[in-house]
Formats: sequence, C-alpha cells, structure tokens
Amino acid sequence: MDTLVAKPAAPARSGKRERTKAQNRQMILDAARGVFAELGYGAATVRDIIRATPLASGTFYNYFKSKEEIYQAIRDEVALAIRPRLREERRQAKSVEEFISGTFRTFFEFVASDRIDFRTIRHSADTTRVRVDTPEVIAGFDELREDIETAIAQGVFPPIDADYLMAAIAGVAFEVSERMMQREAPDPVQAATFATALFLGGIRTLPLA
Amino acid sequence: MDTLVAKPAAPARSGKRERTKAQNRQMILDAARGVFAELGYGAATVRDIIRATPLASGTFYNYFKSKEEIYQAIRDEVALAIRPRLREERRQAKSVEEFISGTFRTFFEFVASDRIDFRTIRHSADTTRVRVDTPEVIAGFDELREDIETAIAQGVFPPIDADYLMAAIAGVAFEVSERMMQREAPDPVQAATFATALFLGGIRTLPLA
DNA sequence: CCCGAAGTTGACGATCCGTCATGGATCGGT
DNA sequence: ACCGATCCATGACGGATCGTCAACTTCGGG
Repeated sequence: MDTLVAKPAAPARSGKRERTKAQNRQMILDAARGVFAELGYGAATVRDIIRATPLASGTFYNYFKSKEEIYQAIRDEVALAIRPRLREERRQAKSVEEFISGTFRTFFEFVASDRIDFRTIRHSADTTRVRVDTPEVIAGFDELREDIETAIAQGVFPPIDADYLMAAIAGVAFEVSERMMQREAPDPVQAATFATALFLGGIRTLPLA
Repeated sequence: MDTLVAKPAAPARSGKRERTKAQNRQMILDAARGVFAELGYGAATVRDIIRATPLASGTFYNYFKSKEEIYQAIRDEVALAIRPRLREERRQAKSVEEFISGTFRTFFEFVASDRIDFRTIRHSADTTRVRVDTPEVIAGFDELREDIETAIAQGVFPPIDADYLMAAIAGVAFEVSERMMQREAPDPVQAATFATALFLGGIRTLPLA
C-alpha cells in the first residue's frame, strides 16, 4: 500500500514553485543585506532593495511586509544562529565562572566571525548608529534571564536581581563587542576575558594592560 | 564718530525678528517631541511635525535639515543636560567607589526624572526599539573614557583597558536604565546600588533579593 | 514713510509607498 | 499530452512625503 500511495499529507513539495519561491526570497534578502550595508538602514528604501534584483516592485511585498520586516528577518537569522549556542553553553555551566565566561566567549566569537552582518547594523547614516531589537533578539534576552533564574534556583547563583543582571550582561555584550569590532584586530578572547573578570570580581580584578 | 555709527558688528538684536525665530524653533521642537513620543521615530514624518504647528512646511527646513537632524537636536538637549553633571561627579571622585557610584547614581536619577524624553526614545514601532547615538552622546562616551584614563594616570584606577571599561559602563547604564523604567516604581537608587556593586566586586557582591 | 533684507508661504516635480487587476507559468489530474 | 485551477510575478496607479523655490509678507533702519 504504502509504496503505491503518494504522500498527500506531507507538503514536502519539491516542485519548481517552491524552488523559485525560495530563490526569490533569498535574492531579496541578499540584496537587502547589500543595500543596508551600503546606505544604512535609515536611507535604504524598499525600491533600492528590489532594484538590486531582477524582480518587480510588487513582488517584494509577497515576501515581506515592509523595510522594517525584512530588516528584522536579517537580524533574526543572526539571533537564531547564536541563541542555541548561548543556551547550550549556559546549560552546561556548573559554576558562575562557566556561566559568565561561556556566555561572553560565545557571543564575542560569534560577532567577530560574522563581521559582515554586523557592519550592516553599524554603518548607518553619517554619524548616527541605529540599534533595532527584534522580537527574536528580545526572546534571546528572555532566555538569558530564564537561565539566570534557573541558576539561582539551583544555587549556582546567589538570589540576586535576575532582570538587572540580564540587562547588565546584554549591555556589556553589545557595547563591548561594538568596541571590539572597531579595533584593527578584533580579539574575542581578550574581550571575553575582560567582561568575565568584570562580572566575577569587579574592576579590581580586571586584567592589567 | 562712534556715536554716529550704528553698531554693525554687534548682532545683539533684540527685535521681533529674533523673538519669533526663537519661538518658531521652540514650537517645532515641542511639536517634534510630541510626535516622536506618539508615533515613534520611524513612523514620524516631517509633515506630521509641522502639521502639529501653525507653520508651513517650507518653514521647517529653515530650522532643521531633516527629521534626523531635529531628532538629534532633541537628543543633544538631553545629553548636554546630563554630561556636565556626570563629569563633575567623576571629577570629584577620590576613589573607584565614588567614581562608579557617582556615575551610575547621577545617570539613573536623571533618567528617572526625565521619563518623557525617554519615552520618545523607547516607544518606537510595535516591537522594535531604535537607539540613535548622536555626536553629542558619543562625545559623552569620550568624556567618560577620558575620565577613566585620567583616573588611571592618577592611580585611582589600576591600568586597565579604559576603552572597554567605558563601553561596559555605558552598556550597563543604558540597558539597566531601560529595565528600570519598565518597572512600576522606578527606583534609581536601587539600580545604582546594583550596578555599583557589580563593577566594584562582581556578581558575588551583588545585593541579595 | 519707504526700501532692502529676512523669513514665511504653499505649490511643484520627484520619489516612494502599498495595492491590485492582469496575465503567464506551474500543478494535479485525466 | 492536454486542461482547468491555482499560484505568483508584474508594473501601473492613487496617495503621501520629500526638499526646493519663486512670490509674498513683515521687520528694521534711515
């Protein structure tokens, strides 16, 4: 029976429809990355993106609702790529040291290895930079807070303000990674060592220059 | 001679021209604050701003080049208001404790007392928030780094990476203040206590819940 | 009172936005 | 191989914003 019956339930279509659709989406995403990197988020327009593509203007809206949404999609790709790694790192942490150093090392190394997308974010207009937190990024924040709360419940962390600690870790991660990428030779290990020492022992235990 | 010659050099005009000019500028700025707070930066348009004003569209461009520029002007007002306070606080610091706690306390108290402008920044579109760093804000960052370097030179701080420490302080200040303002009763002293303990002794010295 | 400068006005062409009727290509079935 | 049904790309369209500019109004000094 099974051999004779085609699979109607599984929508695993492998037709040309699906293929060109995926191609178009990818074309638009690639074009958008280039345009954002070149013009910055603010100056870029939907028309600029579609013009960098053989498609017509209306087609854009079959895939994304707006400029904001495609930007979120690009950001979400990044967030989706790094979130599992961070979570896994923290899950395996047996101590405060491992929790903190694992988080920062993973984050900074990811940023350093992904400088193209990061440029997309930084190179805004002339002097202003824009930071947009998509739902996916916010979900990453929430995961971090959950993991802190779990660690507190397990006695790994003392019963501190998990919300503020999450904010502090995120703030340091973003701001320091920005600085790191502005240096000639970004060194994620150095940045992670700095941030980890700060969180574990405060300023007095920071590595000396 | 002098008595006969009108003062061409001194443009200290007190005429109606100057007055209405200042009034118009202020009207536009106030309207912009309201519009940004209501629609968020992304959705707001120059027309929205000037529509909230008795002036004509062309007049806007006599005062500001673009939406971005007037947004920067608003942000710069805030940065200009807090920068001297922060600098003074740090100048008088005789120890690491004073340096750090003064910085955070001043910053969080300013943010808490200025919730209107802060809403302007936060309430962007639905789920995304936008952070724009104007030249004035960046100058505030630079001041912080300079003060850290001075403190290192004076032996108040150990010889650490001033650039990263500046980034860490700024990141924690922004991110934690954001969280603080989302709570029912924002408590700047509590937030400052948290951040200060983190920087002075690390996670293990954070206040317990 | 009058003239030149300063500043305001609103209309204009250019551009972008998001939609939608049209038409061509693909799919499933015979 | 053929045929309707469906999907989706197309590009033109009405609506809105952009930044400019020539004409007009108001102010300041003589």
